[in-house]
Amino acid sequence: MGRSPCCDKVGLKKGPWTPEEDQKLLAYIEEHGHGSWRALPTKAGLQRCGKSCRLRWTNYLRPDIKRGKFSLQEEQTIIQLHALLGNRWSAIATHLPKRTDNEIKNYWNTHLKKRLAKLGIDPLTHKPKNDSLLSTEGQSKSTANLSHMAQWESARLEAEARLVRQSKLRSTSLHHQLGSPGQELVPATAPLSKSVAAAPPTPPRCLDILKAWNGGSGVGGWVAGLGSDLESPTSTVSYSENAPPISAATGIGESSTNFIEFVGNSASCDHDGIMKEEGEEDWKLFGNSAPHLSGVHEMTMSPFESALTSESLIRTRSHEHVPSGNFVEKFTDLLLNNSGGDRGFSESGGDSDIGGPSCSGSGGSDYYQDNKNYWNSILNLVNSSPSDSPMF
DNA sequence: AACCCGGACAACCGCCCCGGC
DNA sequence: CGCCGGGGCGGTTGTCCGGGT
Repeated sequence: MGRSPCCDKVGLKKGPWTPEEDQKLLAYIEEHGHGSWRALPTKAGLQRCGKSCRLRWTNYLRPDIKRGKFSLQEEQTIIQLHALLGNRWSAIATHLPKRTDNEIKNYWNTHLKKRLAKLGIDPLTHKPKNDSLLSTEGQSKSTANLSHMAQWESARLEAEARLVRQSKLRSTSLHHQLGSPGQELVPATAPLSKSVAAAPPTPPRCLDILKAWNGGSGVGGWVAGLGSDLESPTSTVSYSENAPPISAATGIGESSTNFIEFVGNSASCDHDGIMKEEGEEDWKLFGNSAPHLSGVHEMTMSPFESALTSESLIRTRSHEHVPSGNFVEKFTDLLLNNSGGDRGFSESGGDSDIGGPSCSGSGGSDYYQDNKNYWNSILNLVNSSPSDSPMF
């Protein structure tokens, strides 16, 4: 607002990049590193704004970019992470090696979002769109669950963002130490691809939370053990960056007797699908007594589970089978296998992949097992990629 | 063959955050 | 402590291209 543009736009070229421009940019960066993006166009002899150069580089020219179709695994990862993270494309990209946030965003908008919509799932909330069917008590709880979950994830993301930034800084300082003096650290003799693609950042430490949760008895055990001495994964709005993982990212280390529950209007999550992060006034402290168990229990329900549970309720009412087993796998499988068809959740056919014989839907042990599966899935996801994720 | 339409994706824009001064 | 610049992020737009009529 009132801010000067990133560069003098007069006389600068816009629109698609020509191969010659790409070559100039590549050659310059390979030789000198990008340094100050603002100064780069002049030095490189490009009639472009520095920002345009940066985008061209990060989204297209960077050597460590995988282009082409997304694999099923990648699609599944995107769907799962989007359920958790929302439109935080950079965070999602962190877990997808060699994919850029822009590419993921485009792919989501053009492919996956539509696929979800076809299934009758709101791409924003990953919930069934037909909320009129969700009027049971269980569903209102599910809606509340999303708020809990969303809020926690929001806080977690903040931590992750910070950690990623720290990783970048560390990486940059490392470059400064190892690289040539001057701005960008990339020795002229070293292929830039290596310099950029290498320096794998340390995985966001916030991921340790999941590991910690999953530790030993897994999430199911964690949930079941909440009444004892285990710490709550409850969201919080403030946390220290330097404290040990769990307490650092969740701010609950020493105060497991306290419980912060998101009690804000569900609109903060349900209406726009993106959780608000500024709702401190929506938080409330509770003592660590029995009611929390239900709160935590709710919190551990993932959007996927929520969506599927919704479906399970629908199916239960219609005396059809309900989902069980690994929610995420089956749900994403359903999505991924559904790219061409119109099988929606409202479809009455009972041959959906997500059906299963053990279907207890709301059954206690199954529920915990589902929780465990869900978090294991996410954990596997985050464990599998960030170490070699590109950091821009 | 020409036109239209929709999908896919590259690129741009505006806002925001953070670090340096 | 406030200002400013650099850079990142997410949303949106523009352009190209292929299929259908």
